[in-house]
Amino acid sequence: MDRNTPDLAPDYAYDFRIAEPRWQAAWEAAGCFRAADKPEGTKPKCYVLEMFPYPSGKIHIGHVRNYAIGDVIARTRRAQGYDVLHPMGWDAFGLPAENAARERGVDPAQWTRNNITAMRADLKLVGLSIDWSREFATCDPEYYGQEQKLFLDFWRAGLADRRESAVNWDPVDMTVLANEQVIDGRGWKSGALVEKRKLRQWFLKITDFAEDLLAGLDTLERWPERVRTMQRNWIGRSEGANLEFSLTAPFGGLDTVKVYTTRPDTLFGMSFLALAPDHPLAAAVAATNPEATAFIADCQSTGTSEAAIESAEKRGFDTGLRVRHPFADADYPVWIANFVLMDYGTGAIFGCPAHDQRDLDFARKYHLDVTVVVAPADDPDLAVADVAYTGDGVIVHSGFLDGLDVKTAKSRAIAELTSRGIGTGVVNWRLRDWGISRQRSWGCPIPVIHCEVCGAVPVPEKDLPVRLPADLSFEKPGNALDQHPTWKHVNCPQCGAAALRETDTFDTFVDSSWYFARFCAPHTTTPTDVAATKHWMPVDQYIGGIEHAILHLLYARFFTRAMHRLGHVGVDEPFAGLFTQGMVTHESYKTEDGSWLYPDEVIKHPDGTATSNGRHVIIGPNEKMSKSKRNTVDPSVVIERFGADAARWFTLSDNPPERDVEWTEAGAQGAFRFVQRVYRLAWSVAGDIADATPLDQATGDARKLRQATHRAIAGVSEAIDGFAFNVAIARLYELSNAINDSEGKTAAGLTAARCEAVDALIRLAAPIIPHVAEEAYALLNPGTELVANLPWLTAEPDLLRRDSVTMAVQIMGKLRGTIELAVGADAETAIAAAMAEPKIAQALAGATIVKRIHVPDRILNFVVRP
RNA sequence: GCGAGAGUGGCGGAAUGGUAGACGCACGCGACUCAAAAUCGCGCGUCGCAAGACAUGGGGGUUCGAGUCCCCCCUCUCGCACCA
Repeated sequence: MDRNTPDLAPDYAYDFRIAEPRWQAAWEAAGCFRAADKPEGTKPKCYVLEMFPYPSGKIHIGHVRNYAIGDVIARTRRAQGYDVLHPMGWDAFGLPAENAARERGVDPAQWTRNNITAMRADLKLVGLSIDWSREFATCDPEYYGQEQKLFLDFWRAGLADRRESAVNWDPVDMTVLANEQVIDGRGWKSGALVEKRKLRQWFLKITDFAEDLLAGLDTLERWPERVRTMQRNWIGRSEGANLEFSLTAPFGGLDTVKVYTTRPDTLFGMSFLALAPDHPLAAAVAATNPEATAFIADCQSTGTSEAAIESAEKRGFDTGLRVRHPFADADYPVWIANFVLMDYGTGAIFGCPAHDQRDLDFARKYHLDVTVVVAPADDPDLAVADVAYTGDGVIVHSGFLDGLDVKTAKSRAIAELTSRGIGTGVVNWRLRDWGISRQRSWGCPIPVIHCEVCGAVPVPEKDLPVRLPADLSFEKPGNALDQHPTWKHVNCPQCGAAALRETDTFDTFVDSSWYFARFCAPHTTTPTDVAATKHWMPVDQYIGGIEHAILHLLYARFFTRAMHRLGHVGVDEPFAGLFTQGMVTHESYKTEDGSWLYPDEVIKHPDGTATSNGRHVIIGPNEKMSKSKRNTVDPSVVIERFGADAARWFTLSDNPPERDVEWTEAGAQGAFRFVQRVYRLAWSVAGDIADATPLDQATGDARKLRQATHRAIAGVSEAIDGFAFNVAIARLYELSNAINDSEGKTAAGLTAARCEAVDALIRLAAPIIPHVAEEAYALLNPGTELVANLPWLTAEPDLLRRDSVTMAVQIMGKLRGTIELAVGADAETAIAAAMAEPKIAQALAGATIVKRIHVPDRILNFVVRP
């Protein structure tokens, strides 16, 4: 043992360094966790999947937590008699590899492969029940080639097309930037002002499935409600109207502006019309007006993210154009406004400041009219100052809509627009089609060839996969794939003329939108083996971070529907059950000159201060672990010091898994002690021969221990089912305390009861701490079965029944005493017992009892009048 | 800005509307030990000698009874479409 591992009493010490590799090898040799692509037999199936990791280089303690959660489920389900599929792979394409290539001159493929090798080795130390024969990485041509086939299928089926869309362009680095790489309107590396630039890009038509993706949420009963709510809001179905406003004079060849609104009832409250900066009419104005051009250019420096656009100060430019009101004899100014999104609705809105907060902020800034047209019932003379009124009420100042409620007025307004031929009721979606083109070289190449004669031509299936070249150069700025001297130059598959490959790659979300289907039969030469997916899909339990609540999960749901339509899978919903776990956090440490320190560089003192090499250290808040703040804990170091079981136990013990957990040294040591304790308890019964009294005749303390054992069986099973691993662990502590307490006592059947209790402890703890469970079980049952192959325990109902209950007695809802009663005692018995209690009798003296509330076995409450 | 969550002792947390603080960590006292570690026992929300009172971010409400349900507010976290 090295100096960092706590000392152990030598005689019955458990040495994880020897035991953990031994049992990992034993599981491997027995093929415990292998699954068949198409299993025979009648066992129910259970597909357990954790979101696959990005191979950043090292496993993170958050990974340990994520995979430990999945492993507990997988091992428990196996014990409960399921065929379990529990695979692992790598989400291996993405920006970090390209950044490493640019910064350090390494080959992204080699960098990624090295990271995978290192992370696989670390993950294997954790002792997960994974079928490693199914492992793949999304950067394997065998994988991304199948992805290219899927894309061509989607394209043929009309689910993909090309159109223009805006990107963040860094003019210095000559590259497209992700939103997170745009900081205050500038490129994160170059510092150059970012421009919006339009590119022709591929889109997948996720909006074709909007209605279905929304409806499908109602079937996902084993998803967290909040994730379903977030997806519902993201899809954002709204009912409203499209209507055309006529310009008072045609301009730039346009004489109308189409507007989408969810509030046609407030049309009479209009005070302006606003265009998105990239609206065609705005462009027409800019063509003749340099100020408008400057304003639009300014808006485009905001970046493309919704957060940036919506939190920017509201600004506008008055075009001088005017539109006629559809119903009233009035006209209104047309503005260009930075908060109107071209991607939503029609890219133009009518502004009704009294009843929309953004419109109100805008109107106040530019001194536009604010006309109230909805009067709330409790404030008929409402005056709007800085807060728009968005509630229900009666329509006023609105001609033919006067007197109606909001809902009726909406349909009445739509009917009127329709009859005049200037508008219709429409259903609109917030959800936009999914732009999948990325100007990156470390991704799946889009299998398309551009020919001047034939246009965009699919790469013939015989030429798939379109492989990435092995010799990319990152010396120049820009897309390395585009700059490769030969790769993009090919002949058109249709006409044979010289043509160019598409040099964009797929969004990495495409890679993660179908890997779960591939895992069902990862070596097949079609994208999926349909029979295998029909057996294993959907994933019964999917586990990952809440940060994926919307995008990844929505894209995967869409992809699965598209694959179903085209016959690649047999289901619409990929994930029947979803669990979202919290992050692992740690304090951060900084020196006074502002540089970050790793936890092991810091010495903490009992008075709460900390130093490093004698210098004062500032202890920061608990934060998500990140490399930049150096507040990371390396799981391989933890495992080396305390063992995989202790690491697994700790990441599950301290905290409900959906919440963030703080990594603490003391917690890890506590976990280590419990692992030792399990082995020590096994040791304490190892020499005992089961005594003569059969278990079912156990009395006194032996029966009490048996009750504790069976309560633990029921409690742990229930807690694991409900993902309350911290509660399962509390139940296991209770059982181990009960075993401890039974030591040295005498009762009929106690020895047998202790053996039963230890056996239960081992087997109930095994999904969480599988190595010591095997070691302890082997100590008690040498040469028999692996715990990994044993069935789950079930509690005996007779031992779960309590003999009596302690019932609380309240007076006016305040606890005044407790009484001991037989289970199921009736109200009269309970009241009599309560009255016999001196404290209660005293408290009730001189008061009139108005009401007695008796909930059997729960509570007795007296309502009194003085 | 918009959307979604969370908030309980020194700390992590437990609690089908029914005895708030299970279980663990830390801490204190004691046993064992030459000593330390490990282990075992006892204690541990606040105030109070006690009886008791007060306590689940703050304020209101529903209820015989609220950590739990409803309304308002505060703080923190996550997502916002090219990070994964």
